[in-house]
Amino acid sequence: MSHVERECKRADAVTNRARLLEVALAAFAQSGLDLEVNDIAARAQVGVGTLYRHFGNREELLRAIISESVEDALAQIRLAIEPYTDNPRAALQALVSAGLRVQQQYRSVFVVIRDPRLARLFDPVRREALRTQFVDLISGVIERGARSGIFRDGLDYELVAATIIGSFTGVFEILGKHYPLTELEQRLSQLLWTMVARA
Amino acid sequence: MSHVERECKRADAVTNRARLLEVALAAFAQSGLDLEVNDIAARAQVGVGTLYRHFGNREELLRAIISESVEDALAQIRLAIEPYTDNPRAALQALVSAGLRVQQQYRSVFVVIRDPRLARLFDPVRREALRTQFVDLISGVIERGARSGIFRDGLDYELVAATIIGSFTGVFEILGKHYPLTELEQRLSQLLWTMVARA
Amino acid sequence: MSHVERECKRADAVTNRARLLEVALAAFAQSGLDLEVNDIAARAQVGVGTLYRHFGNREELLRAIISESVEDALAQIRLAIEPYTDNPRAALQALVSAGLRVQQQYRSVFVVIRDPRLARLFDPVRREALRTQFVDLISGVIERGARSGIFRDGLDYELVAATIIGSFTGVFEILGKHYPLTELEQRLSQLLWTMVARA
Amino acid sequence: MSHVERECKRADAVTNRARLLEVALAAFAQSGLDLEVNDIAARAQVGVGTLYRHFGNREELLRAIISESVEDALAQIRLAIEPYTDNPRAALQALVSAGLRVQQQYRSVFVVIRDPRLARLFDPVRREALRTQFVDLISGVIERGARSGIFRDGLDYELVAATIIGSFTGVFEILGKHYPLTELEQRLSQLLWTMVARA
DNA sequence: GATGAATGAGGTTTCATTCAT
DNA sequence: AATGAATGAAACCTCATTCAT
Repeated sequence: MSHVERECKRADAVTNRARLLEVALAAFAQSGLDLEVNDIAARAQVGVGTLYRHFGNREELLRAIISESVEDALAQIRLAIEPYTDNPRAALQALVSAGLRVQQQYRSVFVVIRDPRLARLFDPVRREALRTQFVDLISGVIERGARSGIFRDGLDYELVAATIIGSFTGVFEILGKHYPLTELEQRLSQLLWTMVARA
Repeated sequence: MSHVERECKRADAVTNRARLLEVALAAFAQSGLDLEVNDIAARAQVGVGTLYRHFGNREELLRAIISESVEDALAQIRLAIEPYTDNPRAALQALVSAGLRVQQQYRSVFVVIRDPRLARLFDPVRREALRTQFVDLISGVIERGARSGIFRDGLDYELVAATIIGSFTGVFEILGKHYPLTELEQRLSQLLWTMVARA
Repeated sequence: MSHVERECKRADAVTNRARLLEVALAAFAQSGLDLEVNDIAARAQVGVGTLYRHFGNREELLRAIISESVEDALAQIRLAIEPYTDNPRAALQALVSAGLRVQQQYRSVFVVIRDPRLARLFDPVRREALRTQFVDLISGVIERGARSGIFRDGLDYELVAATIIGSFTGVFEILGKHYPLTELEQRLSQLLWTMVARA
Repeated sequence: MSHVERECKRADAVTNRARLLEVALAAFAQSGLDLEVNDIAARAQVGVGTLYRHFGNREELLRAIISESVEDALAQIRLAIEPYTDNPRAALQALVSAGLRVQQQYRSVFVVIRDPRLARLFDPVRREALRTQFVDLISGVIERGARSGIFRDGLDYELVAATIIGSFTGVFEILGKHYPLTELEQRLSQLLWTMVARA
């Protein structure tokens, strides 16, 4: 009955929650918003009740999956571009690389972010925020590039960010099956560079 | 039942099918793949049975919605760029204009085209085709531009097409609520021009 | 496809609803507010869906049972006392007779009317109304008796009505199993007569 | 664990059981037989396990609540009428006073005593006993009144007791919200007196 | 051909109970 | 002895599909 033992007990709960989320993310990749609660519980090898103890209801679980994914995706991108705050070209390349990889990893989450049914899960403010964070992160890269004189003058940061984000989705969806990701990174990076670089 | 009555019924039937599809498309905008068969029938003011006479089952209805939308979207884009086969710059502008408008009109359909659950509705070949048609259409514009010497040499047509398609989605999703579509057309058109135009 | 046939179809629905209510009332006698939706549907030999088509949800079914019972109980009592508007003694006797029979028939409904959980089914106004109608009906009998000079002066109509209602429950609950209802009617009627009759 | 610690724990255990019952009674007032075991434990600020140590299972807890309440209610009434064994009028008044107060305190318990679902908790004999004790207590008062010549001849003790018990419920339910209890005691006491008093 | 009531499989959610800590 | 996380049976409810009228 020591303190440590109690923490072990709690550690089990923590493990369970983590496993549930992990499994839920995998299921989400297959079924999106249609994932089934019983299925998640079974895959995580816990009773449904346990899932409900951790997430309250299906919607809360979905919110957790999406929030978690978005957080992680943002973190990955941030980490990738961080080293290159004063090297716009390298930052763009790192951004594209991270963007495509994140696209691959969280494919279905990014589909859902655009799904009209998301309105049932997040209030408009939170929903807007989910997207805005990506835009802000990326338009920051563009802005620094423009300020440093490496990128073209007169760029519309938001527009460029929106285009870049869209290009991740478009390129991955359309070419992802036919070319290795590393090659796509190179080629997209090059293309976007011509779009933003000073002539 | 006289012959005349039968023909009347058939005329009704045609009307019914059209109204059902129309209504279904509206419902699809709200609920995506989750649309409810009973709901569609009610909105179209026919019995469910009538809907089933026209579409066989729910999946067939969904396929009809998606096919119809994609056909129409492609037609709109084709129609828009057609007059400019030998004017790449104008073609690009027309493409962007049509692309964004189509994005607005068929928002939820384009979301679903990326949804992993689409696999339940279309076999892989047909699914691939849904996207390929857009890519072909757009890479055609790029190719002609490049061949005419107006666009940059060495462009990867598919990659550019994928990027442009992505930009439609990205720009509309992120900026569509904040700026009028006509303005976005201008700005995006300009940005993509710098991406593809000979330096 | 005649009009009559359509009405037959609807008649089936009407029959179903009636059978569901009937069966539900029987189940309610056993299980009270705990009745199970699947059980009702099974006993009525229809699918659950049919039950839900008619009642929307479990609570609506419960409300229907209670409302229906209360309506019928009131009607029975009204019918019983109606012939004796100017004969207070006979009216009292008819009231007791009807009251005990109704108590027997709708035993569990009257239990539930006092159940705190009723608050989840009816808003306070409607809940109050459920009881008030009985009180009004009965205090009317007392009032006419008093006005005619047959009953004692200075009777508090509401108090007497409340007491009489309570006596139905108390007598039926406590003695109902040991004596035939007709005998209880006689004896209770006599007792209440001594309570209200002019000395 | 020292002996002292154990005794401390036992003291805690006693406290716990008492607090659980107290809390359970409050919950019972709100939810009747639907009370939730986890809810009780939470309100009593103990783990569910502790509750189960004291009561074995949900039904046992319910039985404890009901038995406890009935015991206490009987005791209160006994205590109230005790001083007036040879003063029937005062006994009646004390009975009414105690009866209404007990009705107020154990409202939901008295509802449940009539609930058909009680059959799942108590065997028929015990269930009958729950009611009989009240009847015996009250018919005793009537009998003594009749024997002393203060009450009317030929009274049916059981019938009168049943009526009086019913009147407590009826009057409290119907008028309890609109008049202070003390006033109701007076008025009901007077009414019942006219019912039993020698003409 | 049209209708919409009926169906019931299959999903979500609750909650009494257990048991490792 | 106490705890409360885990369990899963059993309840509720939805909705695609059928079929008698």
